[in-house]
Amino acid sequence: MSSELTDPATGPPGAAPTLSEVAKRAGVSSITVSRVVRMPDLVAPETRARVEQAMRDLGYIPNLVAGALASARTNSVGVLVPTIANSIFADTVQGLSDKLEPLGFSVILAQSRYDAAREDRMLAALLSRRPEAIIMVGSPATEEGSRLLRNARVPIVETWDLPANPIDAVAGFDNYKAGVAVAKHLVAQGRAQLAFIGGDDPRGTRRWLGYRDEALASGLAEPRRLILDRKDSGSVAAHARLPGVDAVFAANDAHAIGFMSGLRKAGLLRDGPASAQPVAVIGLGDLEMGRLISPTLSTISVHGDAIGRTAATLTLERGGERRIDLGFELVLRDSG
Amino acid sequence: MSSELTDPATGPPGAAPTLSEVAKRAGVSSITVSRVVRMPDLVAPETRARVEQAMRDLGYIPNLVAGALASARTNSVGVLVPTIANSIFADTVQGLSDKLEPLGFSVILAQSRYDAAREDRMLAALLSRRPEAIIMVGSPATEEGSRLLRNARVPIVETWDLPANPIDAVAGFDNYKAGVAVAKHLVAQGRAQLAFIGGDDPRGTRRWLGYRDEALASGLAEPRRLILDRKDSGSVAAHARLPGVDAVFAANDAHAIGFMSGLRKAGLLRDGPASAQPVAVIGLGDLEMGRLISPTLSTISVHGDAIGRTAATLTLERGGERRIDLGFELVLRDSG
DNA sequence: TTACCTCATGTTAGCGCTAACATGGAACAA
DNA sequence: TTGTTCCATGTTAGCGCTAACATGAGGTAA
Repeated sequence: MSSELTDPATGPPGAAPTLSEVAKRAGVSSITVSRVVRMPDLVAPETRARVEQAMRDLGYIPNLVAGALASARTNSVGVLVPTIANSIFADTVQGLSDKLEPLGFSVILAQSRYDAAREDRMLAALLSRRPEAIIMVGSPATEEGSRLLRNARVPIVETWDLPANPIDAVAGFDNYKAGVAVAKHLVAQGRAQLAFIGGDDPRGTRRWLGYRDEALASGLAEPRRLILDRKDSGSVAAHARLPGVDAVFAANDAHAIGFMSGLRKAGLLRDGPASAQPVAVIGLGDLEMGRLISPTLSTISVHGDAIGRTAATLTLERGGERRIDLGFELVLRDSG
Repeated sequence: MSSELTDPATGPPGAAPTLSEVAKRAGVSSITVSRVVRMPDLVAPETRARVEQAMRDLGYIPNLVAGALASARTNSVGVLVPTIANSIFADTVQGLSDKLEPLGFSVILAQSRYDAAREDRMLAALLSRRPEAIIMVGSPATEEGSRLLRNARVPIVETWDLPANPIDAVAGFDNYKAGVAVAKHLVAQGRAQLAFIGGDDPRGTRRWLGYRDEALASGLAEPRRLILDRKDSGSVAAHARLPGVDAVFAANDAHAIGFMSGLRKAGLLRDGPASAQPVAVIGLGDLEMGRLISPTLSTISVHGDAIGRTAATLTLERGGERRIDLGFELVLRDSG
């Protein structure tokens, strides 16, 4: 019965079987096979069984490339992140794909590596696959990128930020306010010499601006800002490079933990509570690691997973609120 | 000149422009436009300029779905990982996409979430998009999954392991040997009561087996094995649950660091060297975090990034060695 | 000159599938 | 009976592009 030339058990002899080969074998027309795959309820049980048997015999796998062209629906979404080897965005990708995969959508993943030209290339590459939506971290870095997306005729969701004039939809939080919240907390704690360490990407810069503005508004001197290279861990930002500083806001938890390891070497880290720390350290991201180290890391908690899920929802539902602030939370532990 | 109905600056009026619309505007045939996009050298400079102008005017973006159907080349690879929110696999995805994206390949990402049924569904979903290769972490969990891949007529690369009979190609390391290496080291250090913490996925289990076999071969009692749920961090594996144990191999660094935080609370962690630790802890993965905490984490270093890049190479080159052992390295620091 | 090549461009057919519109029979109401 | 409706299935055309094979103009060699 299934011991023909194309018996899957013996391996495939020629090209992949097509819909019409299945149809021929089942003695029906192609469209009936197509219906068995996509709307089985429309096909009589006996016919359906015959078709399903034929599909099994031939090892038929529908060709979604052809299906997409014919139906103008690719059932895919393009996802653009700066980098995936960074648990903070990986959570978002996981969240959105957990939401989209069960609905039959595939995720086409691209990385910009914080490079504007590569971002534009990746956006064009994604769009040429005609995804039904684009979800990206941040906003396009160039005018060209914005133009591409604005003309793309599909939902565009920007994440991890809250731009004033989004292209279409947003799921994120206010990075500026996060900086303000950290500065407020440090000031209330009596810290006076603030510093900021992190990258100079748009979101990191917004955190810095909120942090600086709030420090200045509180009558403190302008905080120092140490811009770290993407490849550096926070550990290169030794306290030695920030003389006199008694509080540090790191743009992400990895930098914060790296900086703490520097403090430890310098004898400036206590196992006691925040009030006992010569130098307060606040991170951003709330990695699990921050809860495991000693002293535990105080941080701005952001739900990367929720950002991903919300972004997925925004691609699926065209109505309703298109600008969703998922907020953040200042989680105080022992580091500051 | 570009102020027509379809001027991109004013937003798109109708459907996305097609090749033949560009052709009409440039006064050439579609195939010439196709050549300008794919083999510009074959087109005379003046014609090319005219076509490029028409493409710009219309905001043309090639439709790779149609192109893929016509040419039977999708320029995409399917990537299946258990989960992406795990820096260890994220490195691999980053590595392979860094290699593939510049060549015009897109990455279609799917997650199995360590679920065999979901894995099979994801494999079928990936294959229905006709990728030119599949790269996956581990091997298919079911016979059905193997069958799908074996019939897929494209390169299949299994990673993070070294199966004896791979479907096609492998880029990974020997998880059993990693377990052996850790046990050997702990025995040499004079440890006698060994334990293992981690998941019971295939690769974790292979690490366990090597670890156990080596411990037994050295005359030690069978190590204890604590199977952790995927959602738990290593911190739930308190030392209290492993009475008398003086050495622990954690299946990954996150578990190791979590376990260390438990040890700290129990007063069983020293800031001194390995020899001073009441309980030795060895991780696997070599997260940067392990270098930053105190005591620094001893670990089996695995190059997830290199695995990804090698896997990418294996999908591109059909000849040559198809089973590449990237090895691992026991990196000794202060935890054990 | 004729034959032959090269180059730039075009024509034709079809990739594998689905939308939209038939078709023909059974079931049922009036 | 004669519609009318529903159901299962089929026919036709075409999605946007590319492979493969023309075509014709110009050059070049003998």
